Amino acid sequence: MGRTPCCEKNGLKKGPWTPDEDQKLIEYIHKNGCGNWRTLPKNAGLQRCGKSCRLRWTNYLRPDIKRGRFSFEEEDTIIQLHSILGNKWSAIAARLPGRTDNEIKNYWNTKIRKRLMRMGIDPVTHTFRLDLLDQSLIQMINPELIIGNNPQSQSFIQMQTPFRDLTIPGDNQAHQVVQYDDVENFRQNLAGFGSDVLSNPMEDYAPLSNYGYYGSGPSVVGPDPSLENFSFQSDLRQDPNKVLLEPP
DNA sequence: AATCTATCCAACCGCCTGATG
DNA sequence: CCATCAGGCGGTTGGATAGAT
Repeated sequence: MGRTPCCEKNGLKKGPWTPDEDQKLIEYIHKNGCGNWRTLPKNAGLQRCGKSCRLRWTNYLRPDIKRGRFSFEEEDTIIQLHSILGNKWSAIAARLPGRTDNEIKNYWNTKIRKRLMRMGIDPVTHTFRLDLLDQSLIQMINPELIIGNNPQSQSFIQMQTPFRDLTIPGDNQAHQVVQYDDVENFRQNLAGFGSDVLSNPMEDYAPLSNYGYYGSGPSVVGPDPSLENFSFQSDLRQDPNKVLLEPP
């Protein structure tokens, strides 16, 4: 019935890998290939379970792994793919040569996700949400929209423009809206918002591309943050009590 | 200099799916 | 068909490090 039992849990080492263990694993795989992860640790002389070996190899030791900071293009791809695939990290990793699902997942959770939320973009649905947007920005734009001041502001507000529509490289709309031809003007428009994100919008990407802070969402992208290019899912613009994100 | 807090990321855990006997 | 397993995946943890107080 079934297969023979998996490697016994007792006596197997856990925790960080030592250079010696890494070397044993690399040498074994170079000689014999990955093959059967269950039998690999024993054959390679490692006191680890196969799962741990597989993880160490696929996430760290594999020779084709790319190291270092994610490029703008890679981050762009991650955000686009995530808006389509959701948390399918392996599927996203399959489209980013040299990057592992674990690495992408970590990067998303520690960097991209937080940044999107500060900018008022729901990292799950990739739509704009006023209740997530940095409150200091709203204060400068329209204090009536501060969460708690206006009952309507507490409701979930979405813009019709999907986030990914702003971030497709080569797309006319993306360039029209996002590319900053007049950086100084853009900076001046955003100056004084009091948010680390908004007062330094290009810091992260300026060396890497000619994009502005493409991830900043409809309210702050491009030299002109007037939102004239955007439509709303609801009739926000027709109701004076719901005027949303007028330029300062 | 010491302590606290935030951030990063390698590694583990538990679950799911398809393969195997 | 069923029980069991290996492999794979996403969520989470916790140690290391950096930065702030």
